Amino acid sequence: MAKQTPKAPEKEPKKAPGVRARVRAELTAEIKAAATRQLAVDGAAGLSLRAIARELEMASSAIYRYFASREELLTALIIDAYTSLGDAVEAADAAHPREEFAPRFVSMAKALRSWAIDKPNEYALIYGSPIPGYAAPQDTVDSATRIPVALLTVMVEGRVKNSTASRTSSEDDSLAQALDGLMTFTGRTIPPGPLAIAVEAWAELFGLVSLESFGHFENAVTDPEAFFDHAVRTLADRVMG
Amino acid sequence: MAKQTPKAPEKEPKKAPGVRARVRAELTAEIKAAATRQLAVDGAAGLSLRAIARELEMASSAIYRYFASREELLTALIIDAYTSLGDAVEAADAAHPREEFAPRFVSMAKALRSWAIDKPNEYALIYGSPIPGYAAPQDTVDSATRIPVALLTVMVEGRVKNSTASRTSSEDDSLAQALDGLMTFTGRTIPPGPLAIAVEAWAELFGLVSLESFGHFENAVTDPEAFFDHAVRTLADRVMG
DNA sequence: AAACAAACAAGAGCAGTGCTCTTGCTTTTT
DNA sequence: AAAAAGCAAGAGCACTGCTCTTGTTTGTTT
Repeated sequence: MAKQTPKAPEKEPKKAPGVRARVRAELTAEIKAAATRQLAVDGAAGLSLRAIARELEMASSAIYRYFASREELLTALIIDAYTSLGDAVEAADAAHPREEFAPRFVSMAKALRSWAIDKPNEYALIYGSPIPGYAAPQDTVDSATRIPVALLTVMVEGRVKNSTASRTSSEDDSLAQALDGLMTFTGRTIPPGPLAIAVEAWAELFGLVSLESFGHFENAVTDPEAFFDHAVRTLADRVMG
Repeated sequence: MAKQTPKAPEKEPKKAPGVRARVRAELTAEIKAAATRQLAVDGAAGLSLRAIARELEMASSAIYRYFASREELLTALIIDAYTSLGDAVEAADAAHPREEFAPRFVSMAKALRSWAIDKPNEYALIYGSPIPGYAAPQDTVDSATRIPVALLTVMVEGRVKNSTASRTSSEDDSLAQALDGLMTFTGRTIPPGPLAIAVEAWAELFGLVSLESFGHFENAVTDPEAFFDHAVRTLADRVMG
């Protein structure tokens, strides 16, 4: 009669990397894989634990030993998506010499768009409507950070390198305040002017990709890729030219 | 035994504006109002026909006489949202003399942001993740068009007015092709250069609002309103200055 | 080797969902 | 007055996330 308290399953058995832990990890991965497959078809809203259980030929209740709730599964998928996108963007960055800032930025931007167009539902999962009542765990926030940080870093460094010494204006103070959270991100202090320009560019990049991916270019921007390439080049010129 | 075929309810009884049609319209409005109320709390995913029926103290099956499906109700809410936002933006536009393009644009942009921050779930409904499997009816597309058209119009007109005669470059041809769908929007032909700049600005505007509304400025942009105001001014300068 | 505890899979069941069909009643039109 | 159309409600289907209980398997500890 002892109440069994399944509760939230432990992530790590601490010590033993025994057989059991291995098959557990494998099944966890299989569940995530099936979920990702389903996500690509039906989107986040259509993600059904029971459907996953059916596909894996197990009882729906058994899934709860691996993910405490649907929400926790979604969190895992969100982190995976951020990681996948972050890897893609950083790989695109690494393909260019460090000091060629503009090509690095253009390459990263294109990688971002390609990923988004390739996996629209995963893109919507991380950059679309927030799920109401879903408080993003710190894990997701951490993995989210990579992408804007990588982009902003290139832009800011590219700008301060290529620009004449920036004189600080009176407006810079209020800007520095408004962007306070970002200032301390990379450790050292960033001049507010270039930071603001970089954030604006990040917003435009995000806007271009989201507008296209979410269907708002339909019947309007006939050739989204061509326009995107043009816009990104313009962007690079403006920020770092 | 005659099969009753409730099917999709007719929108208009064609002739009689009788008593029945009036109470029908009223109930339809009440359902939409309850839905909007629920939308503001739980978002689109949490919209439940049964909950609406409970709130209105009617049988859930009765709702199907007013909306053939949950999807149709959502469509009505989407159109309402576009209309509400469109009205807000156009009102902000109308508050300035026609020839003052930059102030008009800034005013519209701020109205857009205010509306989005005020009604995050309605904003997410129209500008967030598309609902998978939901083919947007033409009605929604039509009401969606207003907003970008209004913004692009101001920007393009403001630019061609304030700029020296634009010489057409070789790149303009490919741009014109990429933006073909937009060219024919306002009737007369638009120079591709300014059009591209305007679309880029629209993307940045959309990006700024969405990033903030969807929570991506958390712990980064400390004062989103101040930053937005700065960015919009910069934007206006760049496009029409 | 035996005993114990933890991990696990499965089934039944609850409360909720969108949606359909059928049954009766009311209102409008003929 | 009769026929037709509009309407509300109830029962029911198939689905969902999630919980609890039962019985089994596995890994560790005495």
